[in-house]
Amino acid sequence: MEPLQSLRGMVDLLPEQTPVWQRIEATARQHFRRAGIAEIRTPLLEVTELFARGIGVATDVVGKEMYSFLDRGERHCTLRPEGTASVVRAAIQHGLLSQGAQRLWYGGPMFRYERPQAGRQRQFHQIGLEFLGLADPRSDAEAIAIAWDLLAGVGLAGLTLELNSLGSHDDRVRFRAALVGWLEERRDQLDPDSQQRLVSNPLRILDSKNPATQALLAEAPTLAAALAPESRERFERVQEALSRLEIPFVLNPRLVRGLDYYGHTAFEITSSQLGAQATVCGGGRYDTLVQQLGGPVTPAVGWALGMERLVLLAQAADGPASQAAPAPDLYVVSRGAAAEALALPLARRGRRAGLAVELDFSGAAFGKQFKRADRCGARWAAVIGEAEAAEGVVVLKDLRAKATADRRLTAEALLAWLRESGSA
RNA sequence: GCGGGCGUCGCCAAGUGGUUAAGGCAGUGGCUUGUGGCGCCACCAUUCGGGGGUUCGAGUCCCCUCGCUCGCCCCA
Repeated sequence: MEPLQSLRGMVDLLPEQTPVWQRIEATARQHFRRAGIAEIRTPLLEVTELFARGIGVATDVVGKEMYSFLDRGERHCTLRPEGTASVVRAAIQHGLLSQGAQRLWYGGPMFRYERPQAGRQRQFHQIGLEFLGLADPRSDAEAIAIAWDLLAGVGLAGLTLELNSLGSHDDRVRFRAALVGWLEERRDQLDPDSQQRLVSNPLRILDSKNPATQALLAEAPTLAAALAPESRERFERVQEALSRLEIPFVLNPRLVRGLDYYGHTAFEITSSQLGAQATVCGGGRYDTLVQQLGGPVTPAVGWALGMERLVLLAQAADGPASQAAPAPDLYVVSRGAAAEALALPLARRGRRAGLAVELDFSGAAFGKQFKRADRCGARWAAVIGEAEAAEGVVVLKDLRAKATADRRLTAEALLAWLRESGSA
C-alpha cells in the first residue's frame, strides 16, 4: 500500500511547532482584547462572486490563484483567498454596520493556488483586523499601531513599516492616465512583464523588481504629485498620528497593494530576514469595498498578517529551545496486572486534582518506564507494583533529586501532598 | 505558469559503475523478573521517492514522473 501524502502546499503542523503558533495566537488575542477589538469568524467557503467583486477580477489572486469549484447544487464556490471580503460580507448580511463602527479581527486558513516557496503555502494562515465605519486618519494609525505592537509583542525586531498613499479613486484615475501616457512613449525600455501590465494593471509597474524599469521610473510622474490637496492632507494626518505614537515609518512611493479595493493609506511591514517573501503584514484603507459589495457607504481600514512568516521570524528570534513541550507533574509507572489496573484511575484522579499526569501502559521493566518518565521531564513518578497494589499504597519518587527516600503513601495522601507542595 | 538545486531507515548522514548499502540520534530487547538520568551488548533499509532505459553489473549514467526546496510572477 502506497502511503498517501498531504496535497502540495498543504502543510502539517507537528506537535513540536504547535507551541510557537499558540504563543503567537495568544499574543494576538491579548492585543486585540486590550484594544477593544472583537473576533469574527466566517466560513472558509464563499460564493466565488464575492471575491471577484471584492478583490477585483483583474488581480492575479482572482484570475489564477483561487481554489474554485462547483458544488452539488451547481453553485460557484471558492475557498477564501483572503479574509476582508468575507468579513465585509458578514457585516453587511447581519446589519452590523447600522450598529456603529465595527472593530473586528479574524484568523484562520486562506487558500491560494500558487507555487509554494519560503513563507508561502497554498493553505496559509492569516490574522487580520478590520475597522468598518471609521474614516478618521487617526484610525489608520491606530490600526497600524496595533499591528506594530503585536509584532513587537511576539518579540520581533528589525521590522520596517513602509507607507504610501494611493489617493482617492479620482487621483488614481488621473495618475494612471498620466503614467500610461508617459510610459507608452518609452515602451521599448520596459521589461516584458511591465509592458503587459501597461494594459492590465499599470500601477503595478511601480513596484517592478526589474532594475532597468526602476531606473526609468525615477523620471516618471509620481503618484504623490498626482494627489489632490485633500488626499495629501489626509496622508499627512496619518503620518502625524504615527509620529505621535513614535512608530517609525519609511515613505515608499512605489508601494502599491495588489488588491483592487485599496485607496489612500497603504502600508506593509517587512523584514529583511524572510527571503523573497518579505512582507509580514500588509494592509490599508478601503473606503469603497463595502459599497461595492452591496452595503452602505462605509469607510474602512484593515490589514492582514501572515502567520507562517511570523512563525519563521519568531523562531529565528528566540531559537528552537522555547518550543519544548510542557513537562508533566506526575508520571505513573506500573507493572503487574493488579498494579496496571490501578494506574489509569490514579492518573485520572491526579488530573481531576489539577495535576498534569502521564502514564505508561507498557508494563515493561521498571527501569524502562523510569527512563521514559525521566525523558519526558516529569517532576515525580508514582510507582505501583505488585506489593503496592496489594497494600493499597503508591510509592512517590522524586525524579529531580538524586537520592531522596521514596515515600509510600495512599493515593489520597499522595495527591494531597503534591497539591500542597505546589506542583499543581 | 516559468527557471535553478535536491530526493539513501522516523531524523541527521557516508557512499560518485563492481560482488555483502558506513556511522550518529531516536526506537526496541538485554546486562538489572521491582526502580531513572551514565555505561555496555544486541536488534533496527533484500534497499537507495516511483517507473523505464544503458550496462556483464547502477544508489551511483540517461529519460520520464512524483515530491521537496529556492527564485521569478504574485502576495500575507
